[in-house]
Amino acid sequence: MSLDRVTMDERVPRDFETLRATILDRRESLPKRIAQIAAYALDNPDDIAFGTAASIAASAGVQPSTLIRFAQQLGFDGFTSLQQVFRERLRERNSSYDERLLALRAKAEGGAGHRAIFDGFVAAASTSLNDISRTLDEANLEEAVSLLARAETIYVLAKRRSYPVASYIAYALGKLKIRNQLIESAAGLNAEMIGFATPADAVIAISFSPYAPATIEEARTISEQGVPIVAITDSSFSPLAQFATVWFEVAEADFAGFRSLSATMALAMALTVGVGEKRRGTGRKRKA
Amino acid sequence: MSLDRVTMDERVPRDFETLRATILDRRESLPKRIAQIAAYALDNPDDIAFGTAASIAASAGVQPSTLIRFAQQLGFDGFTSLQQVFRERLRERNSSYDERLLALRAKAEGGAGHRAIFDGFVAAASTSLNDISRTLDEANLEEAVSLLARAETIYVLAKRRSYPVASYIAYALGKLKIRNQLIESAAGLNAEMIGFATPADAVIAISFSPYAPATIEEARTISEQGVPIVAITDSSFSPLAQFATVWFEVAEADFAGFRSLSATMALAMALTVGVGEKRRGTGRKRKA
DNA sequence: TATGGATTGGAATTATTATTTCATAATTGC
DNA sequence: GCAATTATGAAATAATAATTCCAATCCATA
Repeated sequence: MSLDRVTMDERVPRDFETLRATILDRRESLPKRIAQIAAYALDNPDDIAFGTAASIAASAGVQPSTLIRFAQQLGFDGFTSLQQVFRERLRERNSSYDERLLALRAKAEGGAGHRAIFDGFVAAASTSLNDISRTLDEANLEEAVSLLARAETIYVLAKRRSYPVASYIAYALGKLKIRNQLIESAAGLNAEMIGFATPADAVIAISFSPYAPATIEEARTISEQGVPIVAITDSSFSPLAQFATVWFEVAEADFAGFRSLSATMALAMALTVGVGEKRRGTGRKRKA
Repeated sequence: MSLDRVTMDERVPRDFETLRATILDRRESLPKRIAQIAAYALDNPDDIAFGTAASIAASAGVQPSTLIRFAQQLGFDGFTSLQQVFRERLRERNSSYDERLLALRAKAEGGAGHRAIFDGFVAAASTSLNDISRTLDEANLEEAVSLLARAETIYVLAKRRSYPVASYIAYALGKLKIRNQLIESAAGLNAEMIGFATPADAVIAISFSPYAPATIEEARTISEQGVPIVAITDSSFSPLAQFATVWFEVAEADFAGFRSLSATMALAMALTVGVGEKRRGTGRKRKA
């Protein structure tokens, strides 16, 4: 590796992107095992950031010494300094997202004018989406979709704050040609409508604290008829959770006393379209 | 720390939020130096995740042994296991906004199963929020809020896909005790309802391509009666934009053929609460 | 203000982990 | 196909870092 190498490219990558580019660039010319660890590093950056040389080497199927040679080949003086880059990446990543939200929140709280209010709602929505994306239970989702896909008619049940979500579900189900019935409170015919539901049907019920008594009552009635219920609610203490066959806990952030609906909406749409996919049997979804 | 302690509360916090709650909970009862490191930990979680016991202790101004005692007091068997929680947090809360979106999109496109669909909707919602946050015209917002705040009755006009937003606006206006009228298509009384509107009132109209003909027609009629209109729509070619006194262009991302509503919702809530604030004259908004 | 218990600081000890070394295997150039 | 070079594996070693221990200090209470 001669003097050239040492003098020429001692521009050690200091940030992850540069490092990534460097690795990709040299990929072809790397020895087998080194290439192996290089690929592993780009695929599992978090493991590099947190693991020990031994554990990483084992996961990647190489010897610890190879890992160190890899680092040295990139110009670092050892595994430890390579690792710093991977750690720095996590730090910055994190802070940039948080900072953004914090900035929005700060503007929302401190700022004057209506822009501040708007920022508050955007921040609440972002937070909610973030949370649900982290916490959503995949098995739950699969189960709910299966359950709903089997139903002859899907009843959609929600009042007050949750009603907009219900109406969007009904709209989407309609577009997908899936038979559904929105239980609105307006006409006062709810009891009759609910009476038609059988165990061959299914319900999507949505309610958040303070739970609309009508929703709870209707959910109870309908569950006593043996109709399976998919519930979207906000805690395991929710009365809805009791009647539900499958239920989702969705924590929506709020601003100015109004909670976001964005997480609930995303979940609702996933359920709806999921059912559509499942029914169609086939299923490749298109992208935006 | 006696047997009781060991046997009784060996529910060691496994995730960061629980840990945080536990610390906050016990804050009062912690000895001085332990409290010091506790505060430091919550303020600089990244340092805990990446630092060594010695470096963290130095930054926090305590001895390494104190750090270990802190961990033990929380039920961990040493600093290392405490640190795991802080590292796990970084892993889960991964990715900057952009990376995160990319990851979601990738999963949504490549991935199978319903989780992928869900991710697609979350990505669409996030993108939309991001976009509107960048592009929203503040002057427009102020003008719209003023216009609506002056209105005797606010009419809310939207069909189909936009209807959920309208219903949430109506709900929120109701909670804020602002007189409003939702123009639904159900009862077929729209023409009559619209007939009552005067120039002293105002309209929020929402419509996206393909524009529901009914919405357009009603907007036209109502604008001919001299009623000012705030429109939320998706392009300057929108027929709604023609009748509008103030209009917002909102570009919602879509997934699987269904557009997100999150940006529209955020704007709608900002308008609604903005009007509430303005009416109340005073105006400090509360935070979540 | 003396006494017991809890808390703290600092160094000694133990453990873990990175790095080096060296023998062996694979590869390359001639 | 052979020598020189480069790459690899495995274990020894050096380094670093966590943990423990004990003496000193603080604090509440009688």
